[in-house]
Amino acid sequence: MSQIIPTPEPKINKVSADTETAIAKNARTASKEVRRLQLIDATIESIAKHGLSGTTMTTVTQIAGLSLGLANFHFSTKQNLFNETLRFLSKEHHEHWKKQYEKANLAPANKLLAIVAAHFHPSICNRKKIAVWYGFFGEATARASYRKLVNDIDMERLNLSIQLCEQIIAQHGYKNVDAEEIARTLEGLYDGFWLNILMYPGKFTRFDGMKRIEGYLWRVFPDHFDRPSAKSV
Amino acid sequence: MSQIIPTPEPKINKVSADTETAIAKNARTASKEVRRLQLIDATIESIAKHGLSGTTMTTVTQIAGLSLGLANFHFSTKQNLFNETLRFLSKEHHEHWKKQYEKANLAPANKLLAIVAAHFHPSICNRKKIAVWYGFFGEATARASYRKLVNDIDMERLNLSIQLCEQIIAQHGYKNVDAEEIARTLEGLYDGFWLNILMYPGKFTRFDGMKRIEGYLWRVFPDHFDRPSAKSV
DNA sequence: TAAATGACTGAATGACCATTCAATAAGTGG
DNA sequence: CCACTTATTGAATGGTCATTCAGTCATTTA
Repeated sequence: MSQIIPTPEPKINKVSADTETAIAKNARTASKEVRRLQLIDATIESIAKHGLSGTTMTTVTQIAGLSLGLANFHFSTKQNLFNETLRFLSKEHHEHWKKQYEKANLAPANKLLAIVAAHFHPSICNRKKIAVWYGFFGEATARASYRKLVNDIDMERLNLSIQLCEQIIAQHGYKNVDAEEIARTLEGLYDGFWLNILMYPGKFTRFDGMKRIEGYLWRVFPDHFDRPSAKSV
Repeated sequence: MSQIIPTPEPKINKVSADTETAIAKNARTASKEVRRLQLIDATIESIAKHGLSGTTMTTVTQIAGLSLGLANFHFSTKQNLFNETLRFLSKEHHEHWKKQYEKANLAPANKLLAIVAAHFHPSICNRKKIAVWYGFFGEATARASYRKLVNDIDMERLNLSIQLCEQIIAQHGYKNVDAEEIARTLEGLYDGFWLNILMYPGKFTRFDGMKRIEGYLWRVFPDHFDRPSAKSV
């Protein structure tokens, strides 16, 4: 306490690629925005490592290399920090698939594939972030706000997927194919394969999930999608 | 404390159908087995209501209508109670699909369908129990033991499903169908649709999940499965 | 009926944790 | 260099929680 510490304790731990560029090296003080990101990042890290129930303000701030007080200064309460973390994740996810969707060329099949691929992009689909998603899902019965957030986001994507499927069906005159059923099955597959990635690290990869969904699309729309060549199993 | 309570406090709350038959009415004391079940049941109830992190020994024992000390007497620690709860759930699930599988008549397609149906049986597939599963999944990164338990169970079912798919393929000579890919996609669909049931109560039902998986099987093996007639969307 | 066993209770203990706040340090503008 | 704003700290507070344990009550055995 009264001991003099030579270096001013740059004990900032490894920060993920998301925020590290934003943090001025060795700065003792930083802007609101930077600290908020840093703390959200540490929250993700902590939930992935200790689980939701094992995450305390102390685990978060230690990972961030910041003090307890600062976390409270920026987020008021732990619950609020959690809410903001989930909001950050869903915003990131939303912006990512939307961007990919808009970039993809005009054919509906390509747009649909872009949405699928966005789900399995490494910046979105990695064990650390998936662990946080499922941590919150596990509390979803208890916290309606979590459920609402997810619902709002999923809905927009679902409706878009339905439209794309309808266009594909109309284009080719596929028989016995229901757009909404396909789109909802896709949504189920995203969640199911994400869970596999979480539960079977190493054994089940982003790549497997992606290829398997492509295989499904090929089966439903054989003239619009290729059969994935790589034996992914 | 020194107050005399007329009735001996039969404050046992509503107990789910799973255990109620086992509990002698108004008994002040019961066997180890009955109490264990009663406490596990209350744990499920509590996790569904308050989430994993909101579940305390107090919430559990209050739901069970038993004292704190008794929970500790039967399970030693909270962690152990959680482990036993997950074990109970997975054992129940395992026994259920296995029984349905063995009951179904000899055709592999029927056996496969029996496994699917078992996943959506009301005794297994209800919001309360799914909430518990996902509560534990959310902690799976942190607790390897949860992951192992799920892994062991899933593997047996997966391998069985692969065999059944292989038999169906051989029977009919389907081309361009890979048994393992189908079986793994089915596993993904179970998890994805379960999550939907959890996240969208009322909007997405067991029935929807079941029908959609039947639709998938029909698409893959059109000569072995019927297209689900009910428009389930 | 007495003793022994087993079921059960809940106040007390001690650990941990979110949140507060008074004090300090760093940056900024004059 | 000084005043002022902004960022940051962490010990102290108060509350919650898992776990313990000494003792009560019920049932079985001798």
